[in-house]
Amino acid sequence: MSTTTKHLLDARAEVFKALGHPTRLAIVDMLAGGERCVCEIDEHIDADMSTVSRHLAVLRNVGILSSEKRGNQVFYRLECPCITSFYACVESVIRGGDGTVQLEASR
Amino acid sequence: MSTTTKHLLDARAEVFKALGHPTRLAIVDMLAGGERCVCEIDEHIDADMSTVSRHLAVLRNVGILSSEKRGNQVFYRLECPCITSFYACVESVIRGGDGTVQLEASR
DNA sequence: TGCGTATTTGGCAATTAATGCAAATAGATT
DNA sequence: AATCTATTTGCATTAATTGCCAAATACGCA
Repeated sequence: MSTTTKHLLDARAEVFKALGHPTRLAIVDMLAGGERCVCEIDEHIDADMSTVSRHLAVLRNVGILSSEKRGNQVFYRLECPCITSFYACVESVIRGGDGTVQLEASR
Repeated sequence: MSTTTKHLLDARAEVFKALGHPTRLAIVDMLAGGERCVCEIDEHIDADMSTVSRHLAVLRNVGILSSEKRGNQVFYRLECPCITSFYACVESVIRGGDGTVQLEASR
């Protein structure tokens, strides 16, 4: 595998990994409706504000969110609303089966 | 937040988390071209076969892959090709900036 | 049955992630 | 300047992930 390919896979994986936490997905959902300051986000999330702040940093570090300080508040904004359009695909994946298929003969 | 919402977020997060590893993304890419047995996948991936097997299990457990045993080989198949259509969005996220915006006054 | 190939699982060590508390920082207000 | 509010960071703890090796399992074939 080429170095370029490896870097691309690494970069993509970072984005998916950042999305791989329910709290961070809740944040993304919230911001899909427009920017919010940390305190507003914190109100809706059952975790210490420091924890919320770290989740926000994870999302910002990979580029999913951007932040802007205005006064003494920091507003976070969703940079790629396209993420929410992926939920339909994700949900098509969520189902009961264990993904194994049995051969006729062994049923 | 309702219990239903929480479960949905958890389920979605599981899918994203499963995609959050470069080796697993490489596997997904490979399988986008059609099903493969573990030994074929292993040939293209620089890791112990036991490691590859575990990555495959992660992807199968969340429903992204399915597997079928035929003879003494196990074939894995991508259950949701829609995943690869998400890359354009993911790549729009991959960029140099740190996601912060400075106010005019403080520049 | 016994052997060879393919795949998974157990055990373990090393690394990374998540979380809360307390302290630090930055800007607003008095 | 002193203080208040909003947010981030340091630290410690616990939990989860990753990866390899070795052993176990499952199947095909002689």
